[in-house]
Amino acid sequence: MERGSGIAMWRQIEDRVRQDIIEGRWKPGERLPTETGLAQQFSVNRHTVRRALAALRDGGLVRIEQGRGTFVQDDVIDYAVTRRTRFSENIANLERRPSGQVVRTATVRATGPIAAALKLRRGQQAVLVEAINMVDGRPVSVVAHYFPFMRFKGIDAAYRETGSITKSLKRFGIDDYFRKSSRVSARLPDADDAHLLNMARAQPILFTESINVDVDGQPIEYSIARGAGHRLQLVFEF
Amino acid sequence: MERGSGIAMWRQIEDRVRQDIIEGRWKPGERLPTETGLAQQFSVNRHTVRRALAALRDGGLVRIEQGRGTFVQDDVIDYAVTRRTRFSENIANLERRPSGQVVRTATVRATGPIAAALKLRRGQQAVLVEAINMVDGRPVSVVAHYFPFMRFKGIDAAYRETGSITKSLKRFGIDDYFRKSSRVSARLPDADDAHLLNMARAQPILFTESINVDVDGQPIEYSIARGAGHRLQLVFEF
DNA sequence: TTGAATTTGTGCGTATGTATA
DNA sequence: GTATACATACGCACAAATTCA
Repeated sequence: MERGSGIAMWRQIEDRVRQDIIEGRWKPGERLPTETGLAQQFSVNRHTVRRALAALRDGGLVRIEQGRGTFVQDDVIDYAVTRRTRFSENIANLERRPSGQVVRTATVRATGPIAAALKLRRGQQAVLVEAINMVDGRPVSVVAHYFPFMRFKGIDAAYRETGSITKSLKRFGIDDYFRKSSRVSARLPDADDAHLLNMARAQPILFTESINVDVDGQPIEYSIARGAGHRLQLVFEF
Repeated sequence: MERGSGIAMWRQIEDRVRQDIIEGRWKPGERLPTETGLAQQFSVNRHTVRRALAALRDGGLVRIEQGRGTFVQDDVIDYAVTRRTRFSENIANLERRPSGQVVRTATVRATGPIAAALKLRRGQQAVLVEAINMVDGRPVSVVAHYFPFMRFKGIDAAYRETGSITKSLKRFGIDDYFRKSSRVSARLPDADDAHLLNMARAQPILFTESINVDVDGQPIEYSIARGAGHRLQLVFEF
Protein backbone atom coordinates (compact mmCIF):
# COMPACT_ATOMS: atom_id res chain seq x y z
CA MET A 1 0.00 0.00 0.00
CA GLU A 2 1.82 3.06 -1.24
CA ARG A 3 0.79 6.63 -1.88
CA GLY A 4 2.15 8.53 -4.86
CA SER A 5 3.34 5.32 -6.47
CA GLY A 6 1.59 6.12 -9.72
CA ILE A 7 -1.04 3.47 -8.95
CA ALA A 8 -4.30 4.81 -7.54
CA MET A 9 -5.00 3.88 -3.93
CA TRP A 10 -8.33 2.29 -4.83
CA ARG A 11 -6.65 0.01 -7.36
CA GLN A 12 -4.06 -1.07 -4.80
CA ILE A 13 -6.84 -1.85 -2.32
CA GLU A 14 -8.76 -3.71 -5.03
CA ASP A 15 -5.73 -5.88 -5.81
CA ARG A 16 -5.03 -6.54 -2.17
CA VAL A 17 -8.55 -7.66 -1.34
CA ARG A 18 -8.70 -9.74 -4.53
CA GLN A 19 -5.52 -11.51 -3.52
CA ASP A 20 -6.94 -12.16 -0.07
CA ILE A 21 -10.02 -13.75 -1.63
CA ILE A 22 -8.09 -15.80 -4.18
CA GLU A 23 -5.74 -17.11 -1.54
CA GLY A 24 -8.67 -18.05 0.65
CA ARG A 25 -8.13 -15.66 3.52
CA TRP A 26 -11.75 -14.74 2.91
CA LYS A 27 -13.98 -17.61 1.78
CA PRO A 28 -17.04 -17.73 -0.53
CA GLY A 29 -20.11 -16.40 1.24
CA GLU A 30 -18.15 -14.73 4.02
CA ARG A 31 -18.78 -11.12 4.97
CA LEU A 32 -15.96 -8.63 4.53
CA PRO A 33 -15.30 -5.91 7.13
CA THR A 34 -17.52 -2.83 6.78
CA GLU A 35 -16.50 -0.02 4.45
CA THR A 36 -15.66 2.15 7.44
CA GLY A 37 -13.56 -0.65 8.88
CA LEU A 38 -11.63 -1.17 5.66
CA ALA A 39 -11.14 2.59 5.30
CA GLN A 40 -9.48 2.70 8.71
CA GLN A 41 -7.44 -0.41 8.00
CA PHE A 42 -6.05 1.08 4.78
CA SER A 43 -5.92 4.67 6.09
CA VAL A 44 -8.07 6.08 3.30
CA ASN A 45 -11.46 7.72 2.93
CA ARG A 46 -14.54 5.51 2.81
CA HIS A 47 -15.21 6.63 -0.79
CA THR A 48 -11.86 5.21 -1.82
CA VAL A 49 -12.72 1.84 -0.31
CA ARG A 50 -16.11 1.96 -2.01
CA ARG A 51 -14.42 2.34 -5.38
CA ALA A 52 -12.22 -0.65 -4.78
CA LEU A 53 -15.21 -2.72 -3.68
CA ALA A 54 -17.22 -1.57 -6.71
CA ALA A 55 -14.41 -2.77 -8.97
CA LEU A 56 -14.35 -6.14 -7.21
CA ARG A 57 -18.11 -6.38 -7.53
CA ASP A 58 -17.76 -5.65 -11.26
CA GLY A 59 -15.21 -8.42 -11.44
CA GLY A 60 -17.69 -10.76 -9.83
CA LEU A 61 -15.60 -11.42 -6.74
CA VAL A 62 -17.88 -9.81 -4.20
CA ARG A 63 -21.55 -8.96 -3.83
CA ILE A 64 -22.59 -5.75 -2.05
CA GLU A 65 -25.93 -5.55 -0.22
CA GLN A 66 -27.28 -2.30 1.13
CA GLY A 67 -27.78 -2.41 4.86
CA ARG A 68 -26.16 -5.85 5.17
CA GLY A 69 -22.59 -5.72 4.02
CA THR A 70 -20.18 -6.97 1.38
CA PHE A 71 -19.85 -10.70 0.75
CA VAL A 72 -17.42 -12.89 -1.16
CA GLN A 73 -19.13 -14.46 -4.18
CA ASP A 74 -19.50 -18.19 -4.79
CA ASP A 75 -18.70 -20.50 -7.69
CA VAL A 76 -19.82 -20.74 -11.34
CA ILE A 77 -22.06 -23.05 -13.36
CA ASP A 78 -21.07 -24.60 -16.70
CA TYR A 79 -24.17 -24.49 -18.83
CA ALA A 80 -23.98 -26.76 -21.86
CA VAL A 81 -25.66 -25.36 -24.97
CA THR A 82 -26.11 -27.98 -27.67
CA ARG A 83 -28.68 -28.80 -30.32
CA ARG A 84 -30.60 -30.42 -27.48
CA THR A 85 -30.52 -27.98 -24.61
CA ARG A 86 -32.72 -28.67 -21.58
CA PHE A 87 -32.30 -26.58 -18.47
CA SER A 88 -33.35 -29.13 -15.88
CA GLU A 89 -31.28 -31.95 -17.38
CA ASN A 90 -28.33 -29.63 -17.71
CA ILE A 91 -28.33 -28.63 -14.08
CA ALA A 92 -29.11 -32.12 -12.82
CA ASN A 93 -26.09 -33.39 -14.76
CA LEU A 94 -23.96 -31.04 -12.66
CA GLU A 95 -25.41 -32.69 -9.56
CA ARG A 96 -27.21 -29.53 -8.61
CA ARG A 97 -30.89 -28.86 -8.00
CA PRO A 98 -32.76 -26.98 -10.79
CA SER A 99 -35.95 -25.04 -10.17
CA GLY A 100 -38.03 -22.35 -11.84
CA GLN A 101 -40.36 -19.55 -10.91
CA VAL A 102 -42.77 -17.65 -13.14
CA VAL A 103 -42.30 -13.90 -13.21
CA ARG A 104 -45.22 -13.15 -15.51
CA THR A 105 -47.18 -14.50 -18.43
CA ALA A 106 -48.98 -12.60 -21.13
CA THR A 107 -50.31 -12.70 -24.66
CA VAL A 108 -48.58 -10.15 -26.85
CA ARG A 109 -48.58 -9.07 -30.47
CA ALA A 110 -45.41 -10.18 -32.22
CA THR A 111 -43.17 -7.32 -33.25
CA GLY A 112 -39.84 -7.21 -35.14
CA PRO A 113 -37.47 -9.82 -33.73
CA ILE A 114 -40.18 -12.02 -32.19
CA ALA A 115 -42.20 -12.17 -35.39
CA ALA A 116 -39.08 -12.85 -37.45
CA ALA A 117 -37.88 -15.64 -35.16
CA LEU A 118 -41.26 -17.38 -34.96
CA LYS A 119 -42.12 -16.74 -38.61
CA LEU A 120 -45.25 -14.87 -37.68
CA ARG A 121 -46.73 -11.95 -39.51
CA ARG A 122 -46.46 -8.69 -37.60
CA GLY A 123 -49.43 -8.34 -35.32
CA GLN A 124 -50.07 -12.07 -34.93
CA GLN A 125 -50.14 -13.14 -31.32
CA ALA A 126 -47.50 -14.83 -29.21
CA VAL A 127 -47.59 -16.25 -25.69
CA LEU A 128 -44.97 -14.84 -23.34
CA VAL A 129 -43.75 -16.79 -20.33
CA GLU A 130 -41.09 -15.02 -18.31
CA ALA A 131 -39.41 -17.11 -15.65
CA ILE A 132 -36.41 -17.23 -13.37
CA ASN A 133 -34.18 -20.28 -13.57
CA MET A 134 -32.60 -21.21 -10.29
CA VAL A 135 -29.84 -23.56 -9.23
CA ASP A 136 -29.86 -24.79 -5.66
CA GLY A 137 -32.50 -22.13 -4.99
CA ARG A 138 -30.42 -19.23 -6.28
CA PRO A 139 -31.33 -17.34 -9.46
CA VAL A 140 -28.90 -17.70 -12.37
CA SER A 141 -30.98 -16.43 -15.28
CA VAL A 142 -34.18 -14.65 -16.28
CA VAL A 143 -35.71 -15.91 -19.50
CA ALA A 144 -38.54 -14.53 -21.61
CA HIS A 145 -40.00 -17.39 -23.70
CA TYR A 146 -42.22 -16.57 -26.70
CA PHE A 147 -44.45 -19.18 -28.37
CA PRO A 148 -46.74 -18.84 -31.40
CA PHE A 149 -50.22 -18.32 -29.94
CA MET A 150 -52.04 -20.35 -32.59
CA ARG A 151 -50.16 -23.51 -31.80
CA PHE A 152 -49.48 -23.09 -28.09
CA LYS A 153 -52.48 -21.32 -26.61
CA GLY A 154 -52.51 -22.14 -22.90
CA ILE A 155 -48.87 -23.09 -22.60
CA ASP A 156 -48.49 -20.43 -19.92
CA ALA A 157 -50.85 -22.38 -17.68
CA ALA A 158 -48.95 -25.57 -18.47
CA TYR A 159 -45.71 -23.92 -17.46
CA ARG A 160 -47.18 -22.64 -14.24
CA GLU A 161 -48.15 -26.23 -13.41
CA THR A 162 -45.04 -28.05 -14.53
CA GLY A 163 -42.35 -25.41 -14.13
CA SER A 164 -40.67 -26.87 -17.20
CA ILE A 165 -40.61 -25.83 -20.84
CA THR A 166 -39.95 -29.38 -22.02
CA LYS A 167 -42.90 -30.81 -20.06
CA SER A 168 -45.17 -27.97 -21.19
CA LEU A 169 -44.32 -28.54 -24.85
CA LYS A 170 -45.06 -32.28 -24.44
CA ARG A 171 -48.67 -31.36 -23.67
CA PHE A 172 -48.85 -29.75 -27.08
CA GLY A 173 -47.52 -32.80 -28.87
CA ILE A 174 -43.88 -31.72 -29.00
CA ASP A 175 -41.95 -34.79 -27.86
CA ASP A 176 -38.64 -33.42 -29.03
CA TYR A 177 -37.27 -30.08 -30.15
CA PHE A 178 -33.94 -28.57 -31.14
CA ARG A 179 -32.04 -25.35 -30.74
CA LYS A 180 -31.52 -23.68 -34.08
CA SER A 181 -29.46 -20.67 -33.08
CA SER A 182 -28.23 -18.56 -30.19
CA ARG A 183 -26.99 -15.00 -30.27
CA VAL A 184 -24.79 -14.06 -27.33
CA SER A 185 -23.53 -10.73 -26.12
CA ALA A 186 -22.31 -9.19 -22.88
CA ARG A 187 -24.27 -6.38 -21.31
CA LEU A 188 -25.13 -4.76 -18.05
CA PRO A 189 -28.55 -5.60 -16.58
CA ASP A 190 -31.42 -3.18 -16.23
CA ALA A 191 -32.70 -2.45 -12.74
CA ASP A 192 -35.41 -5.14 -12.84
CA ASP A 193 -33.16 -7.94 -14.03
CA ALA A 194 -30.45 -6.99 -11.56
CA HIS A 195 -33.04 -7.24 -8.83
CA LEU A 196 -34.45 -10.57 -10.01
CA LEU A 197 -30.95 -12.02 -10.30
CA ASN A 198 -29.90 -10.56 -6.99
CA MET A 199 -26.88 -8.92 -8.52
CA ALA A 200 -25.38 -5.47 -8.88
CA ARG A 201 -26.31 -3.36 -11.88
CA ALA A 202 -22.68 -2.86 -12.82
CA GLN A 203 -22.02 -6.60 -12.99
CA PRO A 204 -22.13 -8.02 -16.53
CA ILE A 205 -24.81 -10.41 -17.78
CA LEU A 206 -24.77 -12.88 -20.66
CA PHE A 207 -27.53 -11.79 -22.99
CA THR A 208 -28.70 -14.70 -25.15
CA GLU A 209 -31.40 -14.79 -27.83
CA SER A 210 -32.30 -18.30 -28.94
CA ILE A 211 -34.63 -20.03 -31.39
CA ASN A 212 -35.92 -23.56 -30.83
CA VAL A 213 -37.52 -25.58 -33.64
CA ASP A 214 -39.56 -28.79 -33.82
CA VAL A 215 -38.53 -31.97 -35.67
CA ASP A 216 -39.80 -30.42 -38.92
CA GLY A 217 -37.62 -27.36 -38.44
CA GLN A 218 -40.56 -25.09 -37.66
CA PRO A 219 -39.81 -22.47 -34.99
CA ILE A 220 -41.78 -23.12 -31.81
CA GLU A 221 -40.03 -20.93 -29.27
CA TYR A 222 -37.99 -17.74 -29.19
CA SER A 223 -36.30 -16.81 -25.94
CA ILE A 224 -34.36 -13.93 -24.51
CA ALA A 225 -32.19 -15.00 -21.58
CA ARG A 226 -30.29 -12.77 -19.20
CA GLY A 227 -27.82 -14.84 -17.20
CA ALA A 228 -25.76 -13.70 -14.24
CA GLY A 229 -22.38 -13.41 -15.93
CA HIS A 230 -20.20 -14.45 -13.03
CA ARG A 231 -22.36 -17.42 -12.02
CA LEU A 232 -22.71 -18.78 -15.53
CA GLN A 233 -20.51 -20.00 -18.35
CA LEU A 234 -22.05 -21.14 -21.62
CA VAL A 235 -20.43 -24.19 -23.18
CA PHE A 236 -21.03 -24.73 -26.91
CA GLU A 237 -20.10 -28.06 -28.50
CA PHE A 238 -20.05 -28.48 -32.26
CA MET B 1 -35.72 15.73 -13.67
CA GLU B 2 -37.04 15.67 -10.15
CA ARG B 3 -35.42 15.83 -6.76
CA GLY B 4 -36.73 13.71 -3.91
CA SER B 5 -38.71 11.58 -6.32
CA GLY B 6 -37.27 8.40 -4.88
CA ILE B 7 -35.12 8.01 -7.99
CA ALA B 8 -31.52 9.09 -7.58
CA MET B 9 -30.57 12.16 -9.59
CA TRP B 10 -27.75 10.34 -11.34
CA ARG B 11 -30.15 7.65 -12.52
CA GLN B 12 -32.54 10.25 -13.88
CA ILE B 13 -29.67 11.91 -15.73
CA GLU B 14 -28.51 8.52 -17.01
CA ASP B 15 -31.96 7.74 -18.39
CA ARG B 16 -32.30 11.17 -19.93
CA VAL B 17 -28.97 11.04 -21.76
CA ARG B 18 -29.64 7.45 -22.86
CA GLN B 19 -32.94 8.54 -24.34
CA ASP B 20 -31.22 11.41 -26.12
CA ILE B 21 -28.74 8.97 -27.65
CA ILE B 22 -31.34 6.37 -28.59
CA GLU B 23 -33.53 8.96 -30.22
CA GLY B 24 -30.59 10.29 -32.15
CA ARG B 25 -30.29 13.74 -30.61
CA TRP B 26 -26.66 12.76 -30.11
CA LYS B 27 -25.21 10.59 -32.87
CA PRO B 28 -22.57 7.80 -32.80
CA GLY B 29 -19.09 9.25 -32.51
CA GLU B 30 -20.31 12.66 -31.40
CA ARG B 31 -18.85 14.36 -28.35
CA LEU B 32 -21.17 15.10 -25.45
CA PRO B 33 -20.94 18.38 -23.52
CA THR B 34 -18.22 18.43 -20.84
CA GLU B 35 -19.00 17.11 -17.39
CA THR B 36 -19.03 20.63 -16.04
CA GLY B 37 -21.42 21.67 -18.78
CA LEU B 38 -23.82 18.81 -18.09
CA ALA B 39 -23.65 19.52 -14.37
CA GLN B 40 -24.80 23.09 -14.98
CA GLN B 41 -27.48 21.96 -17.41
CA PHE B 42 -28.97 19.54 -14.88
CA SER B 43 -28.24 21.74 -11.84
CA VAL B 44 -26.25 19.08 -10.01
CA ASN B 45 -22.69 18.58 -8.88
CA ARG B 46 -20.15 17.36 -11.42
CA HIS B 47 -19.74 14.10 -9.46
CA THR B 48 -23.38 13.32 -9.98
CA VAL B 49 -23.00 13.74 -13.73
CA ARG B 50 -19.89 11.55 -13.62
CA ARG B 51 -21.85 8.76 -12.01
CA ALA B 52 -24.52 8.94 -14.70
CA LEU B 53 -21.86 8.93 -17.43
CA ALA B 54 -20.07 5.99 -15.79
CA ALA B 55 -23.32 4.03 -15.88
CA LEU B 56 -23.81 4.86 -19.56
CA ARG B 57 -20.24 3.83 -20.25
CA ASP B 58 -20.92 0.53 -18.46
CA GLY B 59 -23.97 0.12 -20.65
CA GLY B 60 -21.81 0.61 -23.71
CA LEU B 61 -23.56 3.77 -24.87
CA VAL B 62 -20.69 6.17 -24.41
CA ARG B 63 -16.90 6.07 -24.25
CA ILE B 64 -15.05 8.39 -21.85
CA GLU B 65 -11.55 9.57 -22.70
CA GLN B 66 -9.42 11.44 -20.22
CA GLY B 67 -8.46 14.87 -21.42
CA ARG B 68 -10.64 14.63 -24.54
CA GLY B 69 -14.24 14.20 -23.60
CA THR B 70 -17.15 11.80 -23.64
CA PHE B 71 -18.29 10.27 -26.93
CA VAL B 72 -21.34 8.34 -28.12
CA GLN B 73 -20.42 4.76 -29.04
CA ASP B 74 -20.96 3.16 -32.43
CA ASP B 75 -22.71 0.04 -33.75
CA VAL B 76 -22.27 -3.73 -33.19
CA ILE B 77 -20.89 -6.62 -35.21
CA ASP B 78 -22.63 -9.97 -35.63
CA TYR B 79 -19.90 -12.57 -35.41
CA ALA B 80 -20.99 -15.98 -36.69
CA VAL B 81 -19.55 -18.91 -34.74
CA THR B 82 -20.07 -22.20 -36.54
CA ARG B 83 -18.14 -25.42 -36.99
CA ARG B 84 -16.20 -23.50 -39.63
CA THR B 85 -15.36 -20.15 -38.10
CA ARG B 86 -12.94 -17.86 -39.98
CA PHE B 87 -12.47 -14.31 -38.79
CA SER B 88 -11.61 -12.68 -42.11
CA GLU B 89 -14.41 -14.41 -44.03
CA ASN B 90 -16.83 -13.58 -41.26
CA ILE B 91 -16.11 -9.89 -41.33
CA ALA B 92 -15.88 -9.71 -45.11
CA ASN B 93 -19.36 -11.28 -45.28
CA LEU B 94 -20.62 -8.29 -43.31
CA GLU B 95 -19.12 -6.05 -45.99
CA ARG B 96 -16.60 -4.70 -43.53
CA ARG B 97 -12.81 -4.67 -43.66
CA PRO B 98 -11.03 -7.19 -41.39
CA SER B 99 -7.45 -6.75 -40.23
CA GLY B 100 -5.13 -8.05 -37.54
CA GLN B 101 -2.15 -6.90 -35.55
CA VAL B 102 0.25 -9.02 -33.53
CA VAL B 103 0.57 -8.07 -29.89
CA ARG B 104 3.22 -10.63 -29.01
CA THR B 105 4.43 -14.12 -29.77
CA ALA B 106 6.22 -16.56 -27.52
CA THR B 107 6.96 -20.18 -26.87
CA VAL B 108 5.49 -21.32 -23.56
CA ARG B 109 5.23 -24.50 -21.54
CA ALA B 110 1.67 -25.84 -21.59
CA THR B 111 -0.06 -25.71 -18.22
CA GLY B 112 -3.53 -26.82 -17.06
CA PRO B 113 -6.19 -25.66 -19.52
CA ILE B 114 -3.80 -25.24 -22.47
CA ALA B 115 -2.33 -28.70 -22.05
CA ALA B 116 -5.77 -30.24 -21.60
CA ALA B 117 -7.20 -28.52 -24.68
CA LEU B 118 -4.26 -29.39 -26.95
CA LYS B 119 -3.81 -32.88 -25.48
CA LEU B 120 -0.24 -32.12 -24.47
CA ARG B 121 1.55 -33.46 -21.44
CA ARG B 122 2.24 -30.80 -18.83
CA GLY B 123 5.51 -29.10 -19.64
CA GLN B 124 5.41 -29.76 -23.38
CA GLN B 125 5.76 -26.59 -25.37
CA ALA B 126 3.16 -24.50 -27.17
CA VAL B 127 3.44 -21.51 -29.49
CA LEU B 128 1.53 -18.44 -28.38
CA VAL B 129 0.37 -15.83 -30.87
CA GLU B 130 -1.56 -12.96 -29.33
CA ALA B 131 -3.24 -10.62 -31.77
CA ILE B 132 -5.84 -7.92 -32.03
CA ASN B 133 -8.67 -8.45 -34.49
CA MET B 134 -9.92 -5.27 -36.05
CA VAL B 135 -12.93 -4.29 -38.11
CA ASP B 136 -12.63 -1.21 -40.28
CA GLY B 137 -9.43 -0.45 -38.39
CA ARG B 138 -11.03 -0.53 -34.94
CA PRO B 139 -10.22 -3.25 -32.40
CA VAL B 140 -13.05 -5.65 -31.53
CA SER B 141 -11.21 -8.50 -29.85
CA VAL B 142 -7.88 -9.61 -28.42
CA VAL B 143 -7.12 -13.29 -28.96
CA ALA B 144 -4.39 -15.50 -27.54
CA HIS B 145 -3.88 -18.46 -29.89
CA TYR B 146 -1.98 -21.52 -28.64
CA PHE B 147 -0.60 -24.19 -31.01
CA PRO B 148 1.28 -27.43 -30.22
CA PHE B 149 4.96 -26.59 -30.70
CA MET B 150 5.93 -29.94 -32.18
CA ARG B 151 3.55 -29.61 -35.08
CA PHE B 152 3.51 -25.84 -35.61
CA LYS B 153 6.99 -24.58 -34.83
CA GLY B 154 7.37 -21.26 -36.66
CA ILE B 155 3.68 -20.50 -37.04
CA ASP B 156 4.26 -17.23 -35.19
CA ALA B 157 6.46 -16.03 -38.06
CA ALA B 158 3.85 -17.22 -40.55
CA TYR B 159 1.18 -15.22 -38.74
CA ARG B 160 3.35 -12.12 -38.69
CA GLU B 161 3.66 -12.43 -42.48
CA THR B 162 0.10 -13.35 -43.38
CA GLY B 163 -1.90 -11.78 -40.54
CA SER B 164 -4.27 -14.75 -40.79
CA ILE B 165 -4.62 -17.94 -38.77
CA THR B 166 -6.15 -19.80 -41.70
CA LYS B 167 -3.31 -18.88 -44.07
CA SER B 168 -0.70 -19.68 -41.46
CA LEU B 169 -2.15 -23.12 -40.83
CA LYS B 170 -2.16 -23.81 -44.59
CA ARG B 171 1.64 -23.53 -44.53
CA PHE B 172 1.67 -26.42 -42.09
CA GLY B 173 -0.50 -28.61 -44.25
CA ILE B 174 -3.83 -27.78 -42.60
CA ASP B 175 -6.19 -27.10 -45.50
CA ASP B 176 -9.28 -27.25 -43.35
CA TYR B 177 -10.07 -27.22 -39.63
CA PHE B 178 -13.11 -27.14 -37.40
CA ARG B 179 -14.23 -25.62 -34.15
CA LYS B 180 -14.88 -28.26 -31.54
CA SER B 181 -16.12 -26.17 -28.65
CA SER B 182 -16.46 -22.67 -27.26
CA ARG B 183 -16.93 -21.63 -23.66
CA VAL B 184 -18.46 -18.18 -23.26
CA SER B 185 -18.82 -15.96 -20.24
CA ALA B 186 -19.20 -12.27 -19.51
CA ARG B 187 -16.47 -10.49 -17.61
CA LEU B 188 -14.82 -7.18 -17.12
CA PRO B 189 -11.49 -6.64 -18.86
CA ASP B 190 -8.15 -6.28 -17.14
CA ALA B 191 -6.26 -3.03 -17.62
CA ASP B 192 -4.21 -4.28 -20.59
CA ASP B 193 -7.15 -5.66 -22.54
CA ALA B 194 -9.21 -2.57 -21.86
CA HIS B 195 -6.38 -0.51 -23.28
CA LEU B 196 -5.88 -2.72 -26.35
CA LEU B 197 -9.61 -2.68 -27.06
CA ASN B 198 -9.84 1.03 -26.41
CA MET B 199 -12.63 0.57 -23.91
CA ALA B 200 -13.38 1.33 -20.29
CA ARG B 201 -12.48 -1.22 -17.63
CA ALA B 202 -16.03 -1.29 -16.31
CA GLN B 203 -17.47 -2.20 -19.70
CA PRO B 204 -18.19 -5.93 -20.11
CA ILE B 205 -16.29 -8.21 -22.47
CA LEU B 206 -17.23 -11.54 -24.00
CA PHE B 207 -14.69 -14.04 -22.76
CA THR B 208 -14.48 -17.03 -25.10
CA GLU B 209 -12.26 -20.11 -24.86
CA SER B 210 -12.28 -22.20 -28.04
CA ILE B 211 -10.73 -25.39 -29.36
CA ASN B 212 -10.11 -26.00 -33.07
CA VAL B 213 -9.39 -29.47 -34.46
CA ASP B 214 -8.11 -30.81 -37.79
CA VAL B 215 -10.02 -33.17 -40.11
CA ASP B 216 -8.95 -36.12 -37.93
CA GLY B 217 -10.33 -34.49 -34.80
CA GLN B 218 -6.91 -33.75 -33.36
CA PRO B 219 -6.71 -30.41 -31.50
CA ILE B 220 -4.50 -27.94 -33.34
CA GLU B 221 -5.39 -24.65 -31.68
CA TYR B 222 -6.68 -23.39 -28.36
CA SER B 223 -7.66 -19.75 -28.11
CA ILE B 224 -8.74 -17.30 -25.46
CA ALA B 225 -10.64 -14.37 -26.94
CA ARG B 226 -11.66 -11.20 -25.19
CA GLY B 227 -14.20 -9.33 -27.31
CA ALA B 228 -15.52 -5.83 -26.72
CA GLY B 229 -18.97 -6.70 -25.40
CA HIS B 230 -20.89 -3.81 -26.88
CA ARG B 231 -19.25 -3.99 -30.30
CA LEU B 232 -19.68 -7.73 -30.68
CA GLN B 233 -22.48 -10.28 -30.72
CA LEU B 234 -21.67 -13.97 -31.14
CA VAL B 235 -24.09 -15.89 -33.35
CA PHE B 236 -24.17 -19.69 -32.91
CA GLU B 237 -25.96 -21.82 -35.48
CA PHE B 238 -26.69 -25.49 -34.79
C1' DT C 1 -45.00 -2.67 16.16
C1' DT C 2 -41.67 0.69 17.10
C1' DG C 3 -37.34 2.55 17.26
C1' DA C 4 -32.41 2.63 17.48
C1' DA C 5 -28.11 1.00 15.56
C1' DT C 6 -25.58 -0.58 11.74
C1' DT C 7 -24.26 -0.63 6.93
C1' DT C 8 -24.43 0.65 2.30
C1' DG C 9 -26.16 4.42 -1.19
C1' DT C 10 -26.39 9.19 -2.82
C1' DG C 11 -24.85 13.93 -3.18
C1' DC C 12 -22.08 18.21 -2.41
C1' DG C 13 -17.83 20.95 -2.14
C1' DT C 14 -13.05 21.11 -2.54
C1' DA C 15 -8.29 20.07 -3.85
C1' DT C 16 -4.90 18.00 -6.56
C1' DG C 17 -3.09 14.78 -10.27
C1' DT C 18 -2.75 13.47 -15.16
C1' DA C 19 -3.65 13.38 -20.09
C1' DT C 20 -4.73 16.02 -24.23
C1' DA C 21 -4.93 19.83 -27.35
C1' DG D 1 3.94 26.39 -21.38
C1' DT D 2 -1.08 27.09 -20.81
C1' DA D 3 -5.73 25.89 -20.78
C1' DT D 4 -9.03 22.31 -20.76
C1' DA D 5 -11.02 17.93 -19.39
C1' DC D 6 -11.15 13.77 -17.03
C1' DA D 7 -9.20 10.94 -12.64
C1' DT D 8 -8.39 10.44 -7.90
C1' DA D 9 -9.06 11.51 -3.05
C1' DC D 10 -10.86 13.63 1.18
C1' DG D 11 -14.50 15.16 4.42
C1' DC D 12 -19.19 15.91 5.52
C1' DA D 13 -24.22 15.03 5.58
C1' DC D 14 -28.17 12.58 4.94
C1' DA D 15 -31.10 8.69 2.69
C1' DA D 16 -32.39 3.85 2.42
C1' DA D 17 -32.21 -0.93 3.71
C1' DT D 18 -31.45 -4.25 7.16
C1' DT D 19 -31.09 -6.10 11.75
C1' DC D 20 -32.21 -6.59 16.31
C1' DA D 21 -33.58 -5.25 20.82
